[in-house]
Amino acid sequence: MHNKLPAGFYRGTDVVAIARNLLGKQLNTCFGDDYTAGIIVETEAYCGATDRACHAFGDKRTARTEVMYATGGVAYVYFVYGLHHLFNIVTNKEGAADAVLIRAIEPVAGLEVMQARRGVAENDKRLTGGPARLTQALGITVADNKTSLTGDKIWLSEGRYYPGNEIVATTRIGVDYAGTDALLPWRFFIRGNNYVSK
DNA sequence: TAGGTGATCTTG
DNA sequence: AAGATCACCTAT
Repeated sequence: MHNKLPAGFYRGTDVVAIARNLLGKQLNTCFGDDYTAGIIVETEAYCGATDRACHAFGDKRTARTEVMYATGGVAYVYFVYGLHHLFNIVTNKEGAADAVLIRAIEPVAGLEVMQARRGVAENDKRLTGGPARLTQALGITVADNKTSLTGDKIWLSEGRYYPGNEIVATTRIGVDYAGTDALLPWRFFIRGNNYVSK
């Protein structure tokens, strides 16, 4: 597609700012003949070195977290709860384990493909609202871990502009184990958007 | 609100 | 090496 975001977009050093800036961008995938896309409407920032909620907290290096240390602009996809694949965008320079979890998109292309993958109706918010739902709708799995976001399988493009007063910042979801870091306002979403989780 | 499911990491 | 944990979803 046109307007593909350049590698530099992902290399900024402020993952919280990038998480906010990702709202309104279009997330695209193309696997085989199946093209699907949606506008990002909910994100969460995870900041490796200092963030107790981050898988790479304290610069923890394991097989799973290794990709978070890569130069920004690749996918971090992991498997949780025995059935869900979650998609993150790695940011910052090599050695800084920052990433942004994509929590919801509003579908804009390939709706019939998404519907077939998800098994729910096109106009149902459950099609792409939720971090595990959007990965399934887009066909992303752990096989796409480490995939470059400037390639031709998964990429971002300019999508829609949202003014600042439509952007809401709150605490992140499902990170109660992180102590006081669970209170950080690092979740961002579009006010009133139907696909944002409650 | 409870249970499912399996990779990852271990006095969380 | 077994068991707790887990950035969630679906169905009662």
